[in-house]
Amino acid sequence: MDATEDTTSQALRRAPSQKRSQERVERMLQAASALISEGGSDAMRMGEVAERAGVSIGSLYQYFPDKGAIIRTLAERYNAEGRACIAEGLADVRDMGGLVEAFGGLIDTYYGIFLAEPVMRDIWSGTQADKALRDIDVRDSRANGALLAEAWQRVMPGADVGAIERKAFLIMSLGESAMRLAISVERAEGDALVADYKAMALREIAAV
Amino acid sequence: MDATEDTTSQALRRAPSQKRSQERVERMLQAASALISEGGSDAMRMGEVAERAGVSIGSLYQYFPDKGAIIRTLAERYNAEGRACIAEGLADVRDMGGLVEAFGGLIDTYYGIFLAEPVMRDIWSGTQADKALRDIDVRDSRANGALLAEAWQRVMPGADVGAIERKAFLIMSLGESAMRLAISVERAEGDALVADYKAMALREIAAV
DNA sequence: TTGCAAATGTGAGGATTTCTCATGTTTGTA
DNA sequence: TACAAACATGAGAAATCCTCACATTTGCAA
Repeated sequence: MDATEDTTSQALRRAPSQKRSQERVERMLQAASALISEGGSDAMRMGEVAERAGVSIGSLYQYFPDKGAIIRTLAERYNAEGRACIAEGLADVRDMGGLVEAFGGLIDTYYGIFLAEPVMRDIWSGTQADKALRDIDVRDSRANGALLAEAWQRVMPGADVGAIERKAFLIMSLGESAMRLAISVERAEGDALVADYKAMALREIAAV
Repeated sequence: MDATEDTTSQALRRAPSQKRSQERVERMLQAASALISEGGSDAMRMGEVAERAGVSIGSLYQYFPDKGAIIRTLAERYNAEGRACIAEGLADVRDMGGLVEAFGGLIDTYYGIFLAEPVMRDIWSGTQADKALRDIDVRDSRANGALLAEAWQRVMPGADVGAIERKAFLIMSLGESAMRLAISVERAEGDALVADYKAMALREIAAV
């Protein structure tokens, strides 16, 4: 079962096998990323992506079936990075105090990334528009939730597994929503909202 | 009946003054609503809206500056309805028990609407894509949050006003997110997620 | 009633953007 | 060196939003 390669094979129309084309695809993604950070994914034009990457529009469509596929590929990259970060942050958690500290720290880290990374911001924001992106988003929350649930169970071995998994999923998904909200209001209020969310999430974790 | 004209006048390029044109604008909105419930706002074509409403494409643009304006107008309508529902539900709250019961009931009501109303579903889903729609969404959460904060203060007079207002805002905004998440997974899981959100929100309310 | 200005209505076509495909070029390898 | 497979190209087809110059209808003052 090549379940892990599923997302990739769906996103790319053709896998670049030669070194030259691998580099070109990389340039396409970087160009797209730059354009998104400048004006958002809506303002990203396929022709401009091709031009910046130094390839023809035809080459772009050789690898990406449509515009959404580029954005989805970028989204999955960022998701993978974030997930690795979460996995690392929760790896050494041994007791409830450790979990609360580690998870609280992860929220701050994520918020920092949201504030700093215009591409991630934009992709998260556009995440609701496209059905496929929405699915990626939900799957990401689920995967991150599984990581949280694992640590959670470790520190509370007696708790109901199903309930913990579901709550972890909800907490992760609402975390993203809280960040989205935070970055769309004034900075000071956004900070306070994230702090409120953090308190709420940690209380929920401790309450099981 | 004139209170709605406020939001309308911002979205409309020209206010229909004659009875005939008022009815035509109404038909345009109904046609748009029907098309959105069939295939989502993305699949809604301006030409099709005009055709269904029995008007020309030119008439459509006579009143709505762009496609987004139609969606925004519909969004504000639904928001106004929802807000009225929340205001009514929280009006008679006298103590914490009453608040918990009333707010819990409102969550269920909202969830029912989300499940039943494809148009509302779609508009909330698309809510992140368009900057203007996103602003409407945030303002709506803020207004709903103000209603919750008012009732909240009524039952806990001693609490910090600023903190309560901010938390109410967060709870309302995360409520919408929880609903969005719930309707994009299997029904049984969605129900459980909404129940979890409800418990989380009510615990937060009681914890101040 | 009549005349006229303001309001309303129209749809062909301009502008933009995504995406295709027939054709040409490069690469790995036998 | 020959050849198939992989890769690259860009003009233009297709889809869609929106405009605008012109036609029609309405309300009302004379």
